[in-house]
Amino acid sequence: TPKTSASCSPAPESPLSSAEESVNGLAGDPLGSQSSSLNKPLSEDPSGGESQPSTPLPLPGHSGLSIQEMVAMSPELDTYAITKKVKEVLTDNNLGQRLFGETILGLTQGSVSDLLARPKPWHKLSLKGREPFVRMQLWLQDPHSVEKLMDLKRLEKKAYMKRRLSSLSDGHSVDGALAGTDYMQGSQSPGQQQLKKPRVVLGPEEKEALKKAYQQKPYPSPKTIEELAAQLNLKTSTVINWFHNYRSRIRRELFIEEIQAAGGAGPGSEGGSPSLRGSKSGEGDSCDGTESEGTVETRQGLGIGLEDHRGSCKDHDMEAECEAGGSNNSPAQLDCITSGLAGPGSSCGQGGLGLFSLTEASPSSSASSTNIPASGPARNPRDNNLRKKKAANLNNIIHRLEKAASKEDPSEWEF
DNA sequence: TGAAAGTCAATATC
DNA sequence: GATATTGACTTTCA
Repeated sequence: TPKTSASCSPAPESPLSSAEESVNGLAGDPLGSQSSSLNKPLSEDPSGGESQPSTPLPLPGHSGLSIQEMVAMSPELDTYAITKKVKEVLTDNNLGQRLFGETILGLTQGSVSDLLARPKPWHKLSLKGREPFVRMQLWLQDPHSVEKLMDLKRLEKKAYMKRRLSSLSDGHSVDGALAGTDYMQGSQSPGQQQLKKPRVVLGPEEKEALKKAYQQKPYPSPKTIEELAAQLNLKTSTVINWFHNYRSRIRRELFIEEIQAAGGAGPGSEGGSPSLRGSKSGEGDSCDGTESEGTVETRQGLGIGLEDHRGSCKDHDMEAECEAGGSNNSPAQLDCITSGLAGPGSSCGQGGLGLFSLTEASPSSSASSTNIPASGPARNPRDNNLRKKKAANLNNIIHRLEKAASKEDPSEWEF
């Protein structure tokens, strides 16, 4: 992509490019066969890896299949097993995500981390999304994969030390330039760096408000977005992006939940999805719906309608928001949503942070009668987490219902 | 064409 | 220093 080309040399389409470059002349291409197995035909890749977490890939003959073609031809892979195994191998051999990502997958460290922690099930992945898993599978199938990566690691270290030494002898420190991946990616000129937009970091209050807004309307109208942006003093694009990202990430968590609910051999067999295991209880962003019993089914099986859900808000923190009128955020509602910013004294909910307390209204939840402390966020982080999980499920219910409703009366539901 | 999927990369956290 | 998170962006898809 244009954006990435400036700062990231290993293009996703060609993982190993930097590896090959840095290695070829030095160590006889330790990853050579890997490279050919990924970027070019996979003809000679041995399928006799010690432990294959999933169906061995059909290795194409000498037909020069591209990775895309291989992905298209690939049988269903167990993404959870693959990521589990990859994590295991990386950890056991002290190999980093960055090196693995850039050389094997053609992805950055953050993407690798995300992918390993929250793999989507195969059938939910697009062809493009399947590609990293095919690459991982191929890598696992290669009996020399670890060796090759270790070699590369050593070479990287060597190169780093060499640069460092030479820069020291030049009399200036280049720690900054060499730190992290910069030295592999090519450094930017200071001019370019100055052009960079500073990253927006949303404060906890802003996030809370956005989440509240999401609870009410996962697909806000442009007007609502503008109002939210104005109230939170954010750019509308930031609010739009936040909703995109939040929906997307919640959806991903739900995939994991569904797998668990299905009792598959996925993360459940290990005591929870990776994201659930790794999630930090304090942050609601994961919105992982671990309340799998019941909740996934519940939203299908209870046959509740939107009114059921909204009505169920009544006894809880979200009451004000619910009553403010489900499908359209009035300015009053937005005041409520952003009340966390406005400080105490708001008439919206208790303590202004009633955020996920909507969850207490979960039709399937006993929490509605268990008096989870109504005073804002649960004191017990686990309770708090539970609320959030349930809220995520309810979001899903709302979304599905709205979608269903849109078929009958688009003018009512279309945003 | 808009939403979802996929990813980058800055930053936070461990 | 490695990994996790997340705002922003591009690409893909229905």
